[in-house]
Amino acid sequence: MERTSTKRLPIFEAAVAVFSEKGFAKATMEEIARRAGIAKGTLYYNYRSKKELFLSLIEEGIERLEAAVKREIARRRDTSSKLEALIGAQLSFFEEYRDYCKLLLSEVWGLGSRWEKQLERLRSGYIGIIKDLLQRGQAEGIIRQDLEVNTAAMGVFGAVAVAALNAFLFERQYHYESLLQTLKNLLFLGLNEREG
Amino acid sequence: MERTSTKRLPIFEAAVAVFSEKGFAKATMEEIARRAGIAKGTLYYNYRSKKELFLSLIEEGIERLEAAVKREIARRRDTSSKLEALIGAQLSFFEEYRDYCKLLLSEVWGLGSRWEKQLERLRSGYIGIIKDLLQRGQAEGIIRQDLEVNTAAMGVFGAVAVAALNAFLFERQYHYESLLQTLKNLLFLGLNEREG
Amino acid sequence: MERTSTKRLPIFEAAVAVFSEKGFAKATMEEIARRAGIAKGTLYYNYRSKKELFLSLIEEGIERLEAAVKREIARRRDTSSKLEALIGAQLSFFEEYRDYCKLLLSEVWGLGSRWEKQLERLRSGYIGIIKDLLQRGQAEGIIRQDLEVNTAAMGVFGAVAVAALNAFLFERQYHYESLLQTLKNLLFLGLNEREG
Amino acid sequence: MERTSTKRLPIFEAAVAVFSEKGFAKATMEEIARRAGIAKGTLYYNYRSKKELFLSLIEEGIERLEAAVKREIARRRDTSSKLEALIGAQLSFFEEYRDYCKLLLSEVWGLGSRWEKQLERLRSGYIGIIKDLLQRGQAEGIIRQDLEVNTAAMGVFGAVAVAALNAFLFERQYHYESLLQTLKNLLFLGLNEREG
DNA sequence: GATGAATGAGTCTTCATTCAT
DNA sequence: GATGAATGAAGACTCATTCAT
Repeated sequence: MERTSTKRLPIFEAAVAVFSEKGFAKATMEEIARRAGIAKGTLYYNYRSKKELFLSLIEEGIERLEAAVKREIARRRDTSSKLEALIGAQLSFFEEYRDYCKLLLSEVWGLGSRWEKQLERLRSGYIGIIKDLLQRGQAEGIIRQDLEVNTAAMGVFGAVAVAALNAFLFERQYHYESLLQTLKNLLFLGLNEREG
Repeated sequence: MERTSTKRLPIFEAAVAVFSEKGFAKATMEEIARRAGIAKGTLYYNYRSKKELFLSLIEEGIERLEAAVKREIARRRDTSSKLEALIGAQLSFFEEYRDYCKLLLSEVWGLGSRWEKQLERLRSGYIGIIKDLLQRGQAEGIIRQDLEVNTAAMGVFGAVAVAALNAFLFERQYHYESLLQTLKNLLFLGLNEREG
Repeated sequence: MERTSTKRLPIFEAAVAVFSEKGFAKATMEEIARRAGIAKGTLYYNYRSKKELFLSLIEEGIERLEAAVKREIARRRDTSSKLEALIGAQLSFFEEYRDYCKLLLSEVWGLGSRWEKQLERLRSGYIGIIKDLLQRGQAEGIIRQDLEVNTAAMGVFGAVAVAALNAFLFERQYHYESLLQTLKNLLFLGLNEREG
Repeated sequence: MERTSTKRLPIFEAAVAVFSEKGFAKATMEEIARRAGIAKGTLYYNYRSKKELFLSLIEEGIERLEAAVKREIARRRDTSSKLEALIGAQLSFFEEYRDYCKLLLSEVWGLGSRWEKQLERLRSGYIGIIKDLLQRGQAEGIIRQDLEVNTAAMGVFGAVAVAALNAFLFERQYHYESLLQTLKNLLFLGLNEREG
């Protein structure tokens, strides 16, 4: 039940910025309001509480990630290309929304029990897409049969997420193409050099 | 300069439990003291502040992880076995200290700028070990040359960490062997079924 | 200067309901507006402030009580019947407007200094009627001379009010006739069994 | 489970003063602390919340009233004297603790549903004492049989309470003896002049 | 060494009131 | 006349930290 739409966008952006800089607990409604250029009361006019504001951010972000990835996948025919596109889409999403993604990993991923609903949303949403592709790939014989898909899906997500955040947040400079290529090589071909 | 008190072990355990359940900001010194069976003042007698207590936990944890992994690595001769052992050691460490590892990912990893020193410690410490092994492997020709080692090291760490936490924290039951095998297969051999 | 709006009646009823459920301080203009089926701004179009709305309620209520009692009194000839009628009228008013009367006792009576004007209104209004009747009765020799009229008038009001509210608000079921009879017996004849 | 006793007395007195001046909702913890000469945090160290502080006040007050009245009653032999003593004791309690009694009537009596437990405490406690005496009196034939005891007990309480508060809080000067005598005459003998 | 009562700065949240439409 | 989005002052409550015993 969205209220005014005029105010919600600036609030959204300010909130993502503050939450990702300070973390959920250290972020203050005061600062979010100030950065959004509105009064504190207006924040509460639009969102019932700090928690609701936070959760709506997470929800919205997960939806955007899903949408972005689905769009890219839909463009490819074969499962292999789809998986490749998925990795590319996740990486590019993490690059564009690095602040939001930091939030995603630190608050939602790290904690868990307190945000069960949102976690489940992520798992059945984005992780579910990876899992489906892996299963289809196994059926088609192009993905190794000896992979348990849940674990493998989490592994793929984790590898991209951690490598991406490390590069985008903590490296002064990074080479996007090299990052993407290394992740694809690692995940599709593995660490091992193929012998002869 | 550690104080010599015999109180530090129970404090350590209580602190890990509370911090990982509540997160840094929501954890209270009151509760840590209560769970450790001591008075709040005693906490401050042993640690200057909440932050110092927290950081000493993280420090200690990273050291344990490094030590555990190094021990396993030292037992193997060839680089390949060492890498395999490293993944096993990380997984087993995450299983044993799941609470601590949740902390590690949510507070230290997710945030960053605020704990730079600790992050750097993790990166140059544990991630550094992975990186060194990968480099040695490339020199020996058993690791793919087309992998940028920093990215690959982060990818390996992230894949294991995320898959492990998901299994240990959120799955009612998990099959440790299958988890380990899938991660090894994924990381060493890649997703692709080898043709021919 | 009452505004002419047709909105004032629904507002009145909603306001009495909300104020008596929550008390003055916990009642919100928001809820009063919602229950009256109007917008918050409209409330302020009709009443300058929360306090004014509240006071106009109290004023109105005291006037209704006075009017009801005066009407009943006017019907009787002798002072004794008038006093009897007064008690009956107060009891029946408290039964019909129990919410309003709860308000009256809790906010106006209990506090005092803050609403001096309204209190004075009540005292010189309704209590004044009782006092006048008692004085007339004393002059006529049908009311005990050893009663100080101010105190007695307050005592009569208090006995009826407290017994009435207790019955109407907190007893699941009550017997109106028995209530009335007991109050009349208590107040006119006293507790003591007459000897001889 | 009382905490420190050193701090609780000044808090008690400051709280009664502030609550009775402002009412529950308008009273602030800040002001109570200031008047008690302690920091706000200390208030919360001794009482979990504003509500708990308030309720403990009410509880304590009801107990004191009960104790005072029981003490006086115990000194008399016959039921009639006991009832007389009860009225005297209530009046003198209301004179001494006028602030507290204002609180009692405005917050607890007036509201009700929100403080059910405390109300019940009062009803079964103090009102119960009156009721018991009336019943015993009826059995002994010295109290009118045509009085329903619940109603009569409430009436007695209400008459004394309302007359007392009016005198002690709002009259510049009052004559205690006259007040007491009028109430006793009113309640024991009734309004009616005895004919013949 | 150990304790826990006391502190007060810092936050979330509520709500009467205003005003542009 | 009517609306409801926006405001900001005010207040309950938390908790890291201190210090006298």
